[in-house]
Amino acid sequence: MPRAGLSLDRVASAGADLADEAGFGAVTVSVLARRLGVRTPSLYTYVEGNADLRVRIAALALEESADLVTAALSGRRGSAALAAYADAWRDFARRHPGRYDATRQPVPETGGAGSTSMIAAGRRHADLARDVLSGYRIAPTEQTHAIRLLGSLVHGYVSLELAGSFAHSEPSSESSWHYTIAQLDRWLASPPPPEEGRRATAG
Amino acid sequence: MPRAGLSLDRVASAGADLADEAGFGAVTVSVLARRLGVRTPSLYTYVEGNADLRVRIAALALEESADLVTAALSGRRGSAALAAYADAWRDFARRHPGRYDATRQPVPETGGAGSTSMIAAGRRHADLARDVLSGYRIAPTEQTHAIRLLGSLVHGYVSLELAGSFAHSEPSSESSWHYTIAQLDRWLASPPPPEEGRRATAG
DNA sequence: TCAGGTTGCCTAATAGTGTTAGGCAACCTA
DNA sequence: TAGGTTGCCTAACACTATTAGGCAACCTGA
Repeated sequence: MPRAGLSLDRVASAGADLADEAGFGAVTVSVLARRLGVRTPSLYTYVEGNADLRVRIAALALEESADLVTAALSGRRGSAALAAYADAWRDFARRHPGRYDATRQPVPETGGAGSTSMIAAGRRHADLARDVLSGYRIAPTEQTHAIRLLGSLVHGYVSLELAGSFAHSEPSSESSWHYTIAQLDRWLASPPPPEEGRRATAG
Repeated sequence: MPRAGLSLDRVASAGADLADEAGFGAVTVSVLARRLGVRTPSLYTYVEGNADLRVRIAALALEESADLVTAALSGRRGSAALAAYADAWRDFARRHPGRYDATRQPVPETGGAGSTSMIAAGRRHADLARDVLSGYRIAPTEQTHAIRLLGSLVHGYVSLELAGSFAHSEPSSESSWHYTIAQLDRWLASPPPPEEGRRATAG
Protein backbone atom coordinates (compact mmCIF):
# COMPACT_ATOMS: atom_id res chain seq x y z
CA MET A 1 0.00 0.00 0.00
CA PRO A 2 1.51 3.36 -1.02
CA ARG A 3 2.02 6.01 1.62
CA ALA A 4 -0.13 9.11 1.78
CA GLY A 5 2.76 11.54 2.16
CA LEU A 6 1.42 13.38 5.18
CA SER A 7 3.22 16.06 7.18
CA LEU A 8 2.27 18.47 9.94
CA ASP A 9 1.87 21.23 7.37
CA ARG A 10 -0.36 19.15 5.12
CA VAL A 11 -2.47 18.04 8.07
CA ALA A 12 -2.90 21.58 9.38
CA SER A 13 -3.62 22.92 5.92
CA ALA A 14 -6.22 20.24 5.19
CA GLY A 15 -7.70 20.91 8.61
CA ALA A 16 -8.02 24.60 7.77
CA ASP A 17 -9.75 23.76 4.49
CA LEU A 18 -12.10 21.46 6.34
CA ALA A 19 -12.85 24.23 8.82
CA ASP A 20 -13.71 26.62 6.01
CA GLU A 21 -16.09 24.12 4.44
CA ALA A 22 -17.74 22.52 7.47
CA GLY A 23 -17.08 25.02 10.25
CA PHE A 24 -14.24 25.11 12.76
CA GLY A 25 -16.41 23.30 15.27
CA ALA A 26 -16.74 20.34 12.93
CA VAL A 27 -12.99 19.78 12.74
CA THR A 28 -12.01 16.50 14.38
CA VAL A 29 -9.18 14.06 13.82
CA SER A 30 -11.57 11.42 12.52
CA VAL A 31 -13.29 13.65 9.96
CA LEU A 32 -9.95 15.04 8.84
CA ALA A 33 -8.48 11.56 8.52
CA ARG A 34 -11.34 10.52 6.24
CA ARG A 35 -10.76 13.58 4.08
CA LEU A 36 -7.06 12.76 3.84
CA GLY A 37 -7.78 9.15 2.94
CA VAL A 38 -6.08 7.65 5.98
CA ARG A 39 -7.26 5.99 9.18
CA THR A 40 -7.86 8.13 12.25
CA PRO A 41 -4.90 6.95 14.36
CA SER A 42 -2.49 7.84 11.57
CA LEU A 43 -2.91 11.53 12.31
CA TYR A 44 -1.61 11.04 15.83
CA THR A 45 1.86 10.90 14.32
CA TYR A 46 1.53 14.60 13.44
CA VAL A 47 -0.77 16.11 16.06
CA GLU A 48 -1.20 15.19 19.70
CA GLY A 49 -4.98 15.03 19.45
CA ASN A 50 -8.06 17.02 18.75
CA ALA A 51 -7.06 20.05 20.84
CA ASP A 52 -3.59 20.22 19.33
CA LEU A 53 -5.05 19.95 15.82
CA ARG A 54 -7.18 23.03 16.46
CA VAL A 55 -4.24 24.98 17.81
CA ARG A 56 -2.19 24.08 14.72
CA ILE A 57 -4.98 25.30 12.47
CA ALA A 58 -5.24 28.49 14.50
CA ALA A 59 -1.51 29.14 14.19
CA LEU A 60 -1.66 28.53 10.43
CA ALA A 61 -4.64 30.85 10.05
CA LEU A 62 -2.99 33.58 12.13
CA GLU A 63 0.10 33.46 9.93
CA GLU A 64 -1.88 33.43 6.70
CA SER A 65 -3.99 36.38 7.83
CA ALA A 66 -0.88 38.25 8.97
CA ASP A 67 0.57 37.78 5.48
CA LEU A 68 -2.62 39.08 3.88
CA VAL A 69 -2.86 42.08 6.18
CA THR A 70 0.82 42.87 5.63
CA ALA A 71 0.32 42.83 1.88
CA ALA A 72 -2.81 44.98 2.17
CA LEU A 73 -0.98 47.60 4.24
CA SER A 74 2.01 47.81 1.92
CA GLY A 75 2.53 51.40 0.81
CA ARG A 76 -0.54 52.70 2.63
CA ARG A 77 -0.80 55.10 5.57
CA GLY A 78 -3.51 56.87 7.52
CA SER A 79 -7.08 56.42 6.34
CA ALA A 80 -6.03 54.19 3.45
CA ALA A 81 -4.11 51.90 5.80
CA LEU A 82 -7.04 51.72 8.23
CA ALA A 83 -9.48 50.78 5.48
CA ALA A 84 -7.04 48.26 4.01
CA TYR A 85 -6.45 46.70 7.43
CA ALA A 86 -10.15 46.39 8.20
CA ASP A 87 -11.09 45.14 4.74
CA ALA A 88 -8.28 42.60 4.74
CA TRP A 89 -9.61 41.06 7.95
CA ARG A 90 -13.20 41.12 6.73
CA ASP A 91 -12.28 39.57 3.39
CA PHE A 92 -10.28 36.90 5.14
CA ALA A 93 -13.22 36.07 7.40
CA ARG A 94 -15.65 35.88 4.48
CA ARG A 95 -13.40 33.78 2.26
CA HIS A 96 -12.16 31.57 5.08
CA PRO A 97 -14.76 31.51 7.85
CA GLY A 98 -13.31 28.39 9.44
CA ARG A 99 -9.79 29.80 9.46
CA TYR A 100 -11.16 33.06 10.88
CA ASP A 101 -12.98 31.27 13.68
CA ALA A 102 -9.74 29.45 14.41
CA THR A 103 -7.94 32.77 14.92
CA ARG A 104 -10.54 33.72 17.54
CA GLN A 105 -9.67 30.66 19.66
CA PRO A 106 -7.98 31.48 22.95
CA VAL A 107 -4.35 30.45 23.21
CA PRO A 108 -4.26 27.30 25.35
CA GLU A 109 -2.70 27.56 28.79
CA THR A 110 -0.55 24.49 28.23
CA GLY A 111 2.35 26.03 26.35
CA GLY A 112 3.04 23.46 23.63
CA ALA A 113 4.68 24.03 20.25
CA GLY A 114 1.39 25.07 18.68
CA SER A 115 0.62 27.68 21.28
CA THR A 116 4.11 29.15 20.83
CA SER A 117 3.31 29.67 17.13
CA MET A 118 0.01 31.27 18.05
CA ILE A 119 1.69 33.72 20.41
CA ALA A 120 4.32 34.65 17.81
CA ALA A 121 1.68 35.26 15.15
CA GLY A 122 -0.35 37.23 17.67
CA ARG A 123 2.58 39.56 18.20
CA ARG A 124 2.85 40.04 14.42
CA HIS A 125 -0.79 41.09 14.39
CA ALA A 126 -0.31 43.56 17.23
CA ASP A 127 2.56 45.11 15.26
CA LEU A 128 0.35 45.43 12.19
CA ALA A 129 -2.29 47.25 14.21
CA ARG A 130 0.42 49.51 15.59
CA ASP A 131 1.51 50.31 12.02
CA VAL A 132 -2.02 51.29 11.09
CA LEU A 133 -2.34 53.63 14.06
CA SER A 134 1.05 55.22 13.43
CA GLY A 135 -0.71 57.18 10.72
CA TYR A 136 -2.80 59.02 13.31
CA ARG A 137 -1.83 61.39 16.10
CA ILE A 138 -2.18 59.22 19.16
CA ALA A 139 -0.48 59.92 22.47
CA PRO A 140 2.23 57.32 23.20
CA THR A 141 0.58 56.38 26.49
CA GLU A 142 -2.63 55.62 24.62
CA GLN A 143 -1.06 53.49 21.88
CA THR A 144 -1.95 50.13 23.38
CA HIS A 145 -5.43 51.29 24.33
CA ALA A 146 -5.98 52.36 20.72
CA ILE A 147 -4.65 49.05 19.37
CA ARG A 148 -7.11 47.19 21.55
CA LEU A 149 -9.94 49.49 20.53
CA LEU A 150 -9.15 48.97 16.84
CA GLY A 151 -8.97 45.20 17.24
CA SER A 152 -12.18 45.13 19.26
CA LEU A 153 -14.14 47.10 16.70
CA VAL A 154 -12.89 45.23 13.64
CA HIS A 155 -13.18 41.76 15.16
CA GLY A 156 -16.42 42.57 16.89
CA TYR A 157 -17.99 43.66 13.64
CA VAL A 158 -16.56 40.81 11.58
CA SER A 159 -17.55 38.19 14.16
CA LEU A 160 -21.10 39.47 14.50
CA GLU A 161 -21.48 39.71 10.74
CA LEU A 162 -20.12 36.19 10.26
CA ALA A 163 -22.55 34.91 12.89
CA GLY A 164 -25.40 36.38 10.86
CA SER A 165 -26.32 39.04 13.42
CA PHE A 166 -26.72 41.71 10.75
CA ALA A 167 -28.31 39.50 8.11
CA HIS A 168 -31.94 39.80 9.16
CA SER A 169 -32.45 43.56 9.28
CA GLU A 170 -32.01 46.65 7.13
CA PRO A 171 -29.85 48.40 6.02
CA SER A 172 -27.25 46.10 4.49
CA SER A 173 -24.28 45.02 6.54
CA GLU A 174 -22.13 46.34 3.70
CA SER A 175 -23.26 49.92 4.34
CA SER A 176 -22.86 49.59 8.12
CA TRP A 177 -19.33 48.33 7.56
CA HIS A 178 -18.39 51.39 5.51
CA TYR A 179 -20.05 53.63 8.10
CA THR A 180 -18.17 51.95 10.94
CA ILE A 181 -14.73 52.23 9.39
CA ALA A 182 -15.35 55.77 8.10
CA GLN A 183 -16.46 56.82 11.60
CA LEU A 184 -13.43 55.30 13.25
CA ASP A 185 -11.17 57.07 10.75
CA ARG A 186 -12.92 60.39 11.36
CA TRP A 187 -12.73 59.94 15.12
CA LEU A 188 -9.08 58.95 15.12
CA ALA A 189 -8.25 61.89 12.88
CA SER A 190 -10.20 64.39 14.98
CA PRO A 191 -8.28 66.62 17.41
CA PRO A 192 -7.58 65.20 20.87
CA PRO A 193 -10.03 65.91 23.69
CA PRO A 194 -9.71 68.99 25.94
CA GLU A 195 -7.64 69.04 29.14
CA GLU A 196 -10.25 67.94 31.64
CA GLY A 197 -11.14 64.86 29.63
CA ARG A 198 -7.51 63.74 29.61
CA ARG A 199 -7.12 64.37 33.30
CA ALA A 200 -10.10 62.17 34.00
CA THR A 201 -8.55 59.33 31.99
CA ALA A 202 -5.16 59.70 33.61
CA GLY A 203 -6.43 59.90 37.17
CA MET B 1 -36.62 5.15 42.76
CA PRO B 2 -37.71 8.77 43.30
CA ARG B 3 -37.92 11.05 40.28
CA ALA B 4 -35.41 13.81 39.71
CA GLY B 5 -38.00 16.48 38.95
CA LEU B 6 -36.49 17.70 35.72
CA SER B 7 -37.95 20.25 33.34
CA LEU B 8 -36.75 22.14 30.30
CA ASP B 9 -36.01 25.17 32.48
CA ARG B 10 -34.04 23.18 35.02
CA VAL B 11 -32.08 21.42 32.26
CA ALA B 12 -31.23 24.66 30.48
CA SER B 13 -30.35 26.37 33.74
CA ALA B 14 -28.08 23.53 34.85
CA GLY B 15 -26.53 23.55 31.39
CA ALA B 16 -25.78 27.26 31.72
CA ASP B 17 -24.14 26.68 35.10
CA LEU B 18 -22.08 23.87 33.61
CA ALA B 19 -21.02 26.18 30.77
CA ASP B 20 -19.88 28.81 33.25
CA GLU B 21 -17.80 26.27 35.16
CA ALA B 22 -16.36 24.10 32.39
CA GLY B 23 -16.74 26.25 29.28
CA PHE B 24 -19.57 26.34 26.78
CA GLY B 25 -17.64 23.97 24.54
CA ALA B 26 -17.66 21.33 27.27
CA VAL B 27 -21.44 21.25 27.49
CA THR B 28 -22.82 17.91 26.32
CA VAL B 29 -25.91 15.92 27.19
CA SER B 30 -23.86 13.23 28.87
CA VAL B 31 -21.86 15.57 31.12
CA LEU B 32 -25.00 17.49 31.99
CA ALA B 33 -26.89 14.27 32.78
CA ARG B 34 -24.15 13.24 35.21
CA ARG B 35 -24.35 16.62 36.90
CA LEU B 36 -28.12 16.28 37.23
CA GLY B 37 -27.83 12.76 38.62
CA VAL B 38 -29.72 11.08 35.81
CA ARG B 39 -28.77 8.85 32.87
CA THR B 40 -27.93 10.47 29.57
CA PRO B 41 -31.00 9.37 27.59
CA SER B 42 -33.28 10.89 30.21
CA LEU B 43 -32.43 14.38 28.97
CA TYR B 44 -33.79 13.57 25.53
CA THR B 45 -37.25 14.04 26.99
CA TYR B 46 -36.49 17.76 27.37
CA VAL B 47 -34.03 18.63 24.59
CA GLU B 48 -33.72 17.16 21.13
CA GLY B 49 -29.99 16.57 21.45
CA ASN B 50 -26.69 18.29 21.87
CA ALA B 51 -27.34 21.09 19.37
CA ASP B 52 -30.76 21.88 20.83
CA LEU B 53 -29.32 21.94 24.35
CA ARG B 54 -26.85 24.63 23.31
CA VAL B 55 -29.56 26.70 21.69
CA ARG B 56 -31.68 26.48 24.85
CA ILE B 57 -28.74 27.67 26.93
CA ALA B 58 -28.13 30.50 24.50
CA ALA B 59 -31.75 31.61 24.68
CA LEU B 60 -31.65 31.51 28.49
CA ALA B 61 -28.41 33.50 28.58
CA LEU B 62 -29.75 36.09 26.14
CA GLU B 63 -32.80 36.63 28.31
CA GLU B 64 -30.82 36.80 31.53
CA SER B 65 -28.39 39.30 30.03
CA ALA B 66 -31.26 41.37 28.63
CA ASP B 67 -32.72 41.53 32.13
CA LEU B 68 -29.40 42.65 33.59
CA VAL B 69 -28.81 45.29 30.92
CA THR B 70 -32.36 46.54 31.32
CA ALA B 71 -31.85 46.96 35.06
CA ALA B 72 -28.50 48.67 34.50
CA LEU B 73 -30.01 51.19 32.08
CA SER B 74 -32.92 52.05 34.32
CA GLY B 75 -32.99 55.79 34.96
CA ARG B 76 -29.81 56.48 33.02
CA ARG B 77 -29.29 58.42 29.79
CA GLY B 78 -26.41 59.57 27.63
CA SER B 79 -22.90 58.86 28.91
CA ALA B 80 -24.18 57.17 32.05
CA ALA B 81 -26.38 54.85 30.01
CA LEU B 82 -23.53 54.00 27.65
CA ALA B 83 -21.20 53.14 30.51
CA ALA B 84 -23.91 51.15 32.28
CA TYR B 85 -24.70 49.22 29.10
CA ALA B 86 -21.07 48.39 28.39
CA ASP B 87 -20.26 47.50 32.01
CA ALA B 88 -23.36 45.33 32.31
CA TRP B 89 -22.23 43.23 29.35
CA ARG B 90 -18.66 43.04 30.58
CA ASP B 91 -19.73 42.07 34.09
CA PHE B 92 -22.06 39.44 32.69
CA ALA B 93 -19.24 37.98 30.59
CA ARG B 94 -16.85 37.89 33.53
CA ARG B 95 -19.31 36.39 35.98
CA HIS B 96 -20.83 33.99 33.48
CA PRO B 97 -18.26 33.25 30.78
CA GLY B 98 -20.09 30.15 29.59
CA ARG B 99 -23.40 31.93 29.34
CA TYR B 100 -21.68 34.79 27.53
CA ASP B 101 -20.10 32.44 25.01
CA ALA B 102 -23.53 30.93 24.50
CA THR B 103 -24.94 34.33 23.53
CA ARG B 104 -22.26 34.61 20.83
CA GLN B 105 -23.51 31.43 19.13
CA PRO B 106 -25.12 32.00 15.74
CA VAL B 107 -28.85 31.38 15.60
CA PRO B 108 -29.32 28.00 13.91
CA GLU B 109 -30.89 28.01 10.43
CA THR B 110 -33.37 25.31 11.40
CA GLY B 111 -36.08 27.39 13.03
CA GLY B 112 -37.02 25.31 16.06
CA ALA B 113 -38.56 26.52 19.31
CA GLY B 114 -35.15 27.36 20.76
CA SER B 115 -34.09 29.50 17.83
CA THR B 116 -37.38 31.42 18.06
CA SER B 117 -36.51 32.34 21.66
CA MET B 118 -33.03 33.40 20.56
CA ILE B 119 -34.43 35.68 17.88
CA ALA B 120 -36.91 37.26 20.30
CA ALA B 121 -34.21 37.91 22.88
CA GLY B 122 -31.95 39.28 20.14
CA ARG B 123 -34.59 41.85 19.29
CA ARG B 124 -34.77 42.86 22.96
CA HIS B 125 -31.03 43.46 22.89
CA ALA B 126 -31.24 45.57 19.74
CA ASP B 127 -33.88 47.71 21.46
CA LEU B 128 -31.63 48.17 24.48
CA ALA B 129 -28.79 49.38 22.28
CA ARG B 130 -31.24 51.74 20.59
CA ASP B 131 -32.19 53.13 24.02
CA VAL B 132 -28.55 53.80 24.83
CA LEU B 133 -27.98 55.67 21.59
CA SER B 134 -31.14 57.71 21.97
CA GLY B 135 -29.16 59.81 24.42
CA TYR B 136 -26.87 61.03 21.63
CA ARG B 137 -27.58 63.10 18.54
CA ILE B 138 -27.51 60.53 15.78
CA ALA B 139 -29.14 61.00 12.39
CA PRO B 140 -32.15 58.68 11.98
CA THR B 141 -30.64 57.13 8.85
CA GLU B 142 -27.54 56.22 10.85
CA GLN B 143 -29.34 54.68 13.84
CA THR B 144 -28.86 51.05 12.79
CA HIS B 145 -25.28 51.66 11.73
CA ALA B 146 -24.59 53.11 15.17
CA ILE B 147 -26.29 50.21 16.94
CA ARG B 148 -24.09 47.79 15.03
CA LEU B 149 -21.00 49.84 15.79
CA LEU B 150 -21.82 49.91 19.50
CA GLY B 151 -22.44 46.18 19.58
CA SER B 152 -19.28 45.45 17.63
CA LEU B 153 -17.09 47.50 19.92
CA VAL B 154 -18.53 46.21 23.18
CA HIS B 155 -18.67 42.56 22.15
CA GLY B 156 -15.37 42.74 20.34
CA TYR B 157 -13.66 44.05 23.45
CA VAL B 158 -15.41 41.69 25.84
CA SER B 159 -14.75 38.65 23.65
CA LEU B 160 -11.08 39.45 23.16
CA GLU B 161 -10.64 40.14 26.87
CA LEU B 162 -12.40 36.89 27.79
CA ALA B 163 -10.16 35.00 25.38
CA GLY B 164 -7.14 36.39 27.21
CA SER B 165 -5.94 38.54 24.33
CA PHE B 166 -5.18 41.47 26.63
CA ALA B 167 -3.85 39.46 29.54
CA HIS B 168 -0.22 39.17 28.48
CA SER B 169 0.72 42.80 27.88
CA GLU B 170 0.67 46.17 29.62
CA PRO B 171 -1.24 48.28 30.44
CA SER B 172 -4.08 46.55 32.25
CA SER B 173 -7.18 45.57 30.35
CA GLU B 174 -9.12 47.50 32.95
CA SER B 175 -7.58 50.79 31.87
CA SER B 176 -8.06 50.02 28.16
CA TRP B 177 -11.71 49.28 28.85
CA HIS B 178 -12.25 52.65 30.48
CA TYR B 179 -10.37 54.33 27.63
CA THR B 180 -12.46 52.53 25.02
CA ILE B 181 -15.83 53.43 26.49
CA ALA B 182 -14.77 56.98 27.31
CA GLN B 183 -13.57 57.45 23.73
CA LEU B 184 -16.78 56.10 22.28
CA ASP B 185 -18.78 58.43 24.49
CA ARG B 186 -16.65 61.40 23.46
CA TRP B 187 -16.92 60.50 19.80
CA LEU B 188 -20.66 59.96 19.90
CA ALA B 189 -21.12 63.24 21.74
CA SER B 190 -18.90 65.21 19.34
CA PRO B 191 -20.56 67.33 16.64
CA PRO B 192 -21.46 65.60 13.36
CA PRO B 193 -18.92 65.65 10.53
CA PRO B 194 -18.84 68.44 7.91
CA GLU B 195 -20.84 68.32 4.69
CA GLU B 196 -18.27 66.71 2.43
CA GLY B 197 -17.71 63.81 4.81
CA ARG B 198 -21.42 63.02 4.81
CA ARG B 199 -21.62 63.20 1.04
CA ALA B 200 -18.79 60.67 0.74
CA THR B 201 -20.67 58.26 3.01
CA ALA B 202 -23.94 58.71 1.17
CA GLY B 203 -22.48 58.41 -2.34
C1' DT C 1 -57.67 3.41 49.55
C1' DC C 2 -56.74 1.47 45.61
C1' DA C 3 -57.29 0.58 40.18
C1' DG C 4 -55.85 2.54 35.87
C1' DG C 5 -53.70 5.52 33.09
C1' DT C 6 -49.87 8.71 32.29
C1' DT C 7 -45.25 9.67 32.00
C1' DG C 8 -40.56 10.31 33.98
C1' DC C 9 -36.61 8.10 34.06
C1' DC C 10 -34.61 3.72 33.27
C1' DT C 11 -31.91 -0.24 30.64
C1' DA C 12 -30.48 -2.04 26.25
C1' DA C 13 -28.51 -1.45 22.00
C1' DT C 14 -26.11 0.73 17.90
C1' DA C 15 -23.05 3.76 15.68
C1' DG C 16 -19.40 6.86 15.96
C1' DT C 17 -15.26 9.41 18.16
C1' DG C 18 -10.82 9.96 20.84
C1' DT C 19 -6.86 7.79 22.01
C1' DT C 20 -3.17 4.23 22.93
C1' DA C 21 -0.40 0.13 21.75
C1' DG C 22 1.79 -2.45 18.79
C1' DG C 23 2.61 -4.56 13.90
C1' DC C 24 3.79 -4.78 8.96
C1' DA C 25 5.56 -3.17 4.95
C1' DA C 26 7.12 0.74 2.15
C1' DC C 27 10.97 3.42 1.71
C1' DC C 28 15.96 4.99 2.41
C1' DT C 29 20.83 3.79 2.94
C1' DA C 30 24.87 1.24 2.15
C1' DT D 1 19.73 -6.27 -2.25
C1' DA D 2 19.94 -6.51 3.05
C1' DG D 3 18.83 -3.82 7.20
C1' DG D 4 17.09 -0.24 9.57
C1' DT D 5 13.71 3.41 9.91
C1' DT D 6 9.23 4.94 10.03
C1' DG D 7 4.63 5.84 7.95
C1' DC D 8 0.43 4.13 8.14
C1' DC D 9 -2.09 0.18 9.55
C1' DT D 10 -5.22 -3.01 12.72
C1' DA D 11 -6.82 -4.00 17.34
C1' DA D 12 -8.67 -2.50 21.39
C1' DC D 13 -10.94 0.36 25.03
C1' DA D 14 -13.49 4.02 26.95
C1' DC D 15 -16.73 7.38 26.09
C1' DT D 16 -20.52 10.04 23.62
C1' DA D 17 -24.84 10.64 20.83
C1' DT D 18 -29.01 8.83 19.88
C1' DT D 19 -33.11 5.58 19.44
C1' DA D 20 -36.34 2.06 21.21
C1' DG D 21 -38.82 0.22 24.48
C1' DG D 22 -39.87 -1.01 29.62
C1' DC D 23 -40.98 -0.38 34.52
C1' DA D 24 -42.52 1.99 38.25
C1' DA D 25 -43.60 6.42 40.41
C1' DC D 26 -47.13 9.53 40.43
C1' DC D 27 -51.92 11.51 39.53
C1' DT D 28 -56.85 10.84 38.94
C1' DG D 29 -61.33 9.20 40.01
C1' DA D 30 -64.34 6.38 42.44
